Amino acid sequence: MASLQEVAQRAKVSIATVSRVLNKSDKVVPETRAVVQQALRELGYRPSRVARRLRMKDGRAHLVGLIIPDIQNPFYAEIARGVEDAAYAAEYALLLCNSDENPEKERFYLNVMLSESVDGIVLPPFDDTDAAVIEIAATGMPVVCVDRSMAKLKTDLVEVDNHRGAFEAVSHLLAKGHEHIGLIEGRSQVSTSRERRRGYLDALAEREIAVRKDLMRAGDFKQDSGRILANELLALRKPPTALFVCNNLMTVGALATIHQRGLRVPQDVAIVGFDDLPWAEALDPPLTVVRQPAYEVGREAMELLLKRIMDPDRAPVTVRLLPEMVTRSST
Amino acid sequence: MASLQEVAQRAKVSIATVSRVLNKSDKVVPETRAVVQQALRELGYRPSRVARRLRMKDGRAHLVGLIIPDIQNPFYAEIARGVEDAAYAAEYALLLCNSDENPEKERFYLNVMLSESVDGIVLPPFDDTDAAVIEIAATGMPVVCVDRSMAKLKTDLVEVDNHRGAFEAVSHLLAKGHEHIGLIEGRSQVSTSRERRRGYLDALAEREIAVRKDLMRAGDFKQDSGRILANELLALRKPPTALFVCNNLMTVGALATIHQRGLRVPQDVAIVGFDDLPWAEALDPPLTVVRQPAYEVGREAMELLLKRIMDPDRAPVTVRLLPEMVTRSST
DNA sequence: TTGTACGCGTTATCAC
DNA sequence: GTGATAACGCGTACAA
Repeated sequence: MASLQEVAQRAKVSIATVSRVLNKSDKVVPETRAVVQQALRELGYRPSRVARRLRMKDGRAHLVGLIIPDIQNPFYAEIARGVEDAAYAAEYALLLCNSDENPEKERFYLNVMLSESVDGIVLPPFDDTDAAVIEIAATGMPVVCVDRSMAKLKTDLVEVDNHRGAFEAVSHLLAKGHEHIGLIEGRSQVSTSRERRRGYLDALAEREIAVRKDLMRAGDFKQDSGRILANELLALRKPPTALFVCNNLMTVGALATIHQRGLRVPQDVAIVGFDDLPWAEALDPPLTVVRQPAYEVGREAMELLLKRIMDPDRAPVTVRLLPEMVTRSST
Repeated sequence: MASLQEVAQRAKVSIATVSRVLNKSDKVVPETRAVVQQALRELGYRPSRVARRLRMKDGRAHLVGLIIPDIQNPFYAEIARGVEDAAYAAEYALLLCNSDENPEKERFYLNVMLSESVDGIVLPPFDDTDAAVIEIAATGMPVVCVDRSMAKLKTDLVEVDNHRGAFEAVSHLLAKGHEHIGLIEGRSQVSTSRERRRGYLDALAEREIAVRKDLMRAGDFKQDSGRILANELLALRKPPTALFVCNNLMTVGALATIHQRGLRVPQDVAIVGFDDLPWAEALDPPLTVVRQPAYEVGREAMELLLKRIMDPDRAPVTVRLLPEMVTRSST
């Protein structure tokens, strides 16, 4: 409510002096400082971040944007926490948006962020060639990609070794003797999907297992598609004896189908999912998964963003984190 | 990047005219309008929300704040989605913060929001007497409380009938023949905890079941406390045959304890939780819960906030939503 | 050491 | 119908 002007009047000094007190400039004599601070307290002064942002073009907004597909997806919620904690530690606030894997929504929010003069943006791009992200990056706005990479755009990036995760998951299944492994993957326009698919194929190749194309299905990362695609796979004349499902929500969906069909896990079908869940242990059965260090992905991304804000000219960096197999009872 | 000034120069008009074109004022001749719009396109003009906000004291920031304890809690994630969807529909952006049930963090973020001149704030207050919220509301900032109410502060409020939810849950357990029902509740400073406790007590009273104080434990809404308290309860010389756990995370924790102790559900212990989970069906066993309409809570809150922004003088409204028993296999 | 004055990008109120 | 111009609250170069 109270502005610099009002504080200055009360302290009988100029706004410049008040500003100096606030900005810890040492060029102010202790007595004046005291008077000003008194006035600041009495009026309960709060600086306007808006005015400050308007004045200072640079990276002093102490505000960053985060765009994720869906905050209700525990994987993204975990990333969001990582980003938020790192942001809070640096006293940055967060503009959070859900894009729903919808390019229009993403574009809308990207515009909002530009228009809000945020200091930088963290997001998993919609796909490889995400035009909106390219445009934004072209304006000089610091952008850090997480989870997914972009084909032609060089930005800071925090990703997980998806190929390795998938390779390990499928190898694990193969080691258990499965030869017909169903794959439920995500949209092929996103880099992670392709990497996981390669991991799947490479694992099969290593053991010289023939690829059955009818065992490979692409969903949209959502629960329903997991349910539907698992159903298709299990209805096959020669159904898979194991499923590798490429994200958390689709895994839960697949599990629903399995239960509905009265199948036992892992005797009738084994299943390994991508992404851990806080309650994976409490599921029926406790789920074997490839765990992504989502929290670290978020934290690391925010830290990269802070570095870039401080030094816009530094070379883009890629941080690659390692996934981890968590073997429980579903395999 | 491009400002009104630059557009005006390019179109050879004044900034006032450009502004008029942007604000759909009809007081501009078609030809001029065309020229201006041309310039707008060519420069890729985006209005600065920051400058606009500085100028317009009122509720035109098209930005609202949401403070929740933890976005990783599915209950709050669902509320957040409800708020976000309603905000997006009205073209509002969302400043989202996690308070971690920590008054200091809450205060920090509340200050940020004031300082950002958001149009309004949605939050579940830390407790009944949350000083920071009272201060904020005193500044005239529109505040809508969700989930939890405040003792002395009259704000718009969206809540769920917690007493009823708890009453039904415990009655359900009683109907199944349980007479020793453990209660794992949350912090007693929050209104919902007390209401749920009353529901528990009233249900027992109705059947004239004696209250065993040793069966009532208070946690902090987090998974760990559910685990620990369930363990305490089940280690009692006369352990409960059923558990009523007052939030989702604590329920998952309690479930972990139950499994660890090798107990069968519901034969050895029945359990009913508060808050549904998207994967409650996939848990072992599928969980009986009191479902809160969290998405609607969020949506309704945002709509209330929009109404208040439009008309700051309207009388505060309380919207009370109904919970719903979802009976699955854990009881 | 302190004060004055300008500019950041808008909107809105005046004149013309 | 259009164009100057004054705020909005802040930081800072420059003057005192």
